[in-house]
Amino acid sequence: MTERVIRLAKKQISIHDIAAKAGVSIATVSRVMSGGIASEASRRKVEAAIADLGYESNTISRRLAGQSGRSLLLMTTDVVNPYYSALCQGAETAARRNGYSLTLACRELENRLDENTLEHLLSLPVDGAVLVGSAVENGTDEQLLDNLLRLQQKMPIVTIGPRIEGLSCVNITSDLSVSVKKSISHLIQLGHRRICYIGGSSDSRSYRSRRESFISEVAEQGLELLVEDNCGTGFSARAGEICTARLLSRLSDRDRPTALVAANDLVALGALRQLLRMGIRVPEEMALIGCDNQFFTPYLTPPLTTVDLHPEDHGRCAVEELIRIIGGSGDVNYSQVRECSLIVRESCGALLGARHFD
Amino acid sequence: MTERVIRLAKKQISIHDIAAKAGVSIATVSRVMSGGIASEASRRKVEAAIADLGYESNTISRRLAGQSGRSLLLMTTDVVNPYYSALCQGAETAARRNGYSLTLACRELENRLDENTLEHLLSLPVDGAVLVGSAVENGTDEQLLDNLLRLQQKMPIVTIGPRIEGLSCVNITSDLSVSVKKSISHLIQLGHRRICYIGGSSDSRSYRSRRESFISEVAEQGLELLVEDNCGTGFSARAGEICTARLLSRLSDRDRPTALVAANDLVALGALRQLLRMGIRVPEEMALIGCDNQFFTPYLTPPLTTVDLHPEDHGRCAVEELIRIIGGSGDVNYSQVRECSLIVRESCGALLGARHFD
DNA sequence: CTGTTAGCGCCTTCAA
DNA sequence: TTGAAGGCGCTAACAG
Repeated sequence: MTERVIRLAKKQISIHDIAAKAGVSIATVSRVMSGGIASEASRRKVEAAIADLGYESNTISRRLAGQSGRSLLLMTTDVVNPYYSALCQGAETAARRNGYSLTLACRELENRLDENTLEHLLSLPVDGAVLVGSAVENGTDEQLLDNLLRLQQKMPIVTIGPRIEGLSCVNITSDLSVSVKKSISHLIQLGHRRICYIGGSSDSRSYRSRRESFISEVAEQGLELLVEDNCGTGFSARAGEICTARLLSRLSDRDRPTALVAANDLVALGALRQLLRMGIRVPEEMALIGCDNQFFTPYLTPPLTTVDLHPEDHGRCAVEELIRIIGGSGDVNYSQVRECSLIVRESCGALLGARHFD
Repeated sequence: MTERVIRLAKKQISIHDIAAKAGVSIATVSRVMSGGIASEASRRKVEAAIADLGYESNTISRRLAGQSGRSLLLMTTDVVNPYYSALCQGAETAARRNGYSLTLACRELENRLDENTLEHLLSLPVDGAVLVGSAVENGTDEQLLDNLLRLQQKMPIVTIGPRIEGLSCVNITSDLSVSVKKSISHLIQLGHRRICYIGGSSDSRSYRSRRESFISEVAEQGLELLVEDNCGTGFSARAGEICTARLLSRLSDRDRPTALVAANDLVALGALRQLLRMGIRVPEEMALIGCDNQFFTPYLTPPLTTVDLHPEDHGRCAVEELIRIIGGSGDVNYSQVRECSLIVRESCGALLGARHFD
């Protein structure tokens, strides 16, 4: 039995070891490591020793001495949602590429940033934080502001999502109104005039913003606003199912919309299932458009037309901005609006060509 | 313009502050914080001061002084894959509940644990690591062993997945042979005799183990082994598509299997799409069974029968074990086999009842 | 039971 | 250009 092999951990080599080996003081070692002033001679000796012993300065001590520990925090919601997991992937990759590590903090979807969580975050040994999901989505601007300002006192932050009034920080955002416009105009081109928005939760600021864009765009295009009361029941497939069932059950066949714009692909997935169950064919009798271009959308029947917000890109971008800010260079208060792309597949009937409804 | 609000960061309160306020030495403060010996009197004074100032000991210094920094590492692959993101979610929640934070390290799917990554991991200030995905899957036992042993010298580790020969550590695993048996016996009950395994990659040790189980179970049940050469082309939906197309194109209609067992739900998703494209109805003409019970499976047409490995549970479990080991109690070398459950839905024709093929 | 002191590994004035 | 020394916040061994 090879039990107890664990924890041999030969004492890690320190700055002293290489100072000794190079025949200089630790101060000199520290200097050459940080690219400070040093004579060519000692620099060479030190570098040789470093290479020899495979020395790497200790994160902990470096941080204790007031330096960067090269680690970032990603505060997110519900990593199981593919939007967030893609974002997370993008963030982790970007962090690693830049020599940073990424600590993950998730919150349950419903909760906003509460006192306990905040304490936890504040105690983490990180150089900065990227915030996305409920921490920047749920609640009003005022509610969010308080906590975020407090967090910001301790470290620089970058938010992903809608901008928060009164918070000056770098913000990565999608122009949700563009995503809505692209969706609606695609549907209009295909002849649809009766379009309904489904899913989402009014707890979410993104949702509210996207829904507002939807309403104003519908008006602008001279379309009838079909159901204006809140149809949102969440962002899950189950929500899409329920929401679709509810919507269609209270509308007569001739009042029924011919197209559904879903809050995200999960909602669209549920809607698709419910439509099938009700015997309503997609896209012949009902067009459906999602949002997020999640991995499963091309494989649905029919393949789902959707909008790609490029979440990996959001994650990458946020991390790069954060690292830039930590480095102390450039603007620390602006929004960067990222592009989104309409991905046309078959669920809106693009293959059927433009039709005339009613 | 409220620029430059950032970084006011009022100096954080230290053990000295509360020592002063309580009128004792820092040693005493340290003792009451760690539940050491102290008189009731000083304990009370110290606790009052702590509560008063909202003091919380500094992670960094604590760790530098040789204590636990209460942080864990999760080394995983491809968080976008719902299996891993669910696992990640479970791990993060468990860590947080126990007062630990979770640092995330992802690797690209193909790579095994290489020198660079290892260096990166070794330099992270964490108390232990959970390893899952390519770090413990890709490559032979010998290849993996070397790196893992090195990592283990620095911190305790828990692996999720197939056990690695020669590595003594705690291991969380699913009994893949059970998952295969459950799948096959379900199909047999429904009358299937011609069953084929699709997808996966022989780079993965889990895959190899699951496939071996498949082959031996097929033999045991006296079924014909349909295609025994490697049909694996990866774990993605695309792989499922390709693999299915390839399989069916080289088999005549009467040699065709009546049931497909997919390496995971993603592969099943792609297979489903390809079957539809080829005009083969599921489940009437072809049964299909997945693995992982991913969120989208109930919403497919038909809803996918699959096996739930309970990845959240794996993540939670691994973290709890790791924390236990860090605490220094109990066994440090054993495998914990977690249950898996067959989730019967419609893609194998359960609603159609048992049939007779051929 | 409590305080003093010496590190943990690194960075940074300050003299030399 | 370099080294000595102090400090970051905390723990633990050692006296008292």
